[in-house]
Amino acid sequence: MQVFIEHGYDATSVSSLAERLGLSKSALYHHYASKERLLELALDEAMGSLEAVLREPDATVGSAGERLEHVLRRAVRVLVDKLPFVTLLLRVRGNSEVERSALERRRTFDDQITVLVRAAQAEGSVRGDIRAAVATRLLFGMVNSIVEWYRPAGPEGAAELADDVLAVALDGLRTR
Amino acid sequence: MQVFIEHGYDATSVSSLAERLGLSKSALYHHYASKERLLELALDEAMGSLEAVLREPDATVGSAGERLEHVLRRAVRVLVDKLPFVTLLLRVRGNSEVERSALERRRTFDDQITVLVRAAQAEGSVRGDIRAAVATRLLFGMVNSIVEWYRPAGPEGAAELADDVLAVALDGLRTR
DNA sequence: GTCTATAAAGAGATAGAC
DNA sequence: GTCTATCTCTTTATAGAC
Repeated sequence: MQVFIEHGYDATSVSSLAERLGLSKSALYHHYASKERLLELALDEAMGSLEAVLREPDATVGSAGERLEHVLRRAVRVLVDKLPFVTLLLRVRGNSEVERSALERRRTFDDQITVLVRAAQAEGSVRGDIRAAVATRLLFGMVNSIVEWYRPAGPEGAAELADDVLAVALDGLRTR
Repeated sequence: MQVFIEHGYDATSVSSLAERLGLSKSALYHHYASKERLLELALDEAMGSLEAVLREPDATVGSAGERLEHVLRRAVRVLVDKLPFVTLLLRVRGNSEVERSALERRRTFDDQITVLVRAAQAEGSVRGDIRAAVATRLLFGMVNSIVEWYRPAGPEGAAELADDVLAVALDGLRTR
């Protein structure tokens, strides 16, 4: 995973994976059928964790505003906990059946968030002057961008990071 | 550029570029020294346009809050106007000297924005309870994510999109 | 389960004719 | 300025010994 992320999936050779693992290529192929199989397992790990968030009790009961806030906070947590897997997921472009399948799953996830945002708009907890699909994309654009810079070793913890994301996304950067 | 974006730079072969252009590989190599040279030109186009924003009059005079707002609005505009170039830039991972050079330029750009955010915090127009570096990253995480979904053909114009970004980033999604 | 050796295909890039 | 043919290197993946 580390090598995939450092150089990108396509730019990573099986040789370099084997080298980092201290194995020969053949030994690696003994455990995994193909380079793409590694990608498939990683994408499944990422999408599975994200989809699980939507099934949590706090994501299914309560006001739409509260549910959205919970989902956002948990999504940040999944990003941090499964950083390499989600990073890989977010860089997929649909170059193979495995990638296209992951993109489709992601689209379904996004659609469910959009429904949640729309419900929050309907109940009045989220501003209605921005289309739900656009708001969702900007929201998760911010959340997903975390994988580009967040490193667990840094000064900021996952909970603190989630607080910052929620603060900016919901209340904005401007002072009042 | 279109092919690079559809499949990613690494996964794109020179053959596929030539095919899309209706040329042979040799003809393409007559015009450009290498595949990497194409990347270099694209990255330079993207970074040059972004850097130019910081040199505009409205980005250098006035309050820090106003300057930040101007830079954000113009950055969205550059993203939309130079969509393929900026898309490519945002996906660079540092696999070669050309890529590392672009990443370095981008880091400098980010640093200048962070200085601006810090100044806006100091004057009181931006909330001070979030570290400037984190706020900048979340801000541009949202802005940059536009390349993942925005298509000029859609219902939303560039100015309208910038309004939405500014609204969410500065005032937040929550109603008051 | 690990290795060395190698197959088969595709990559980026070039030679040289027209 | 474009082409066909080709070079050289690297890629993913496999064969088969230990």
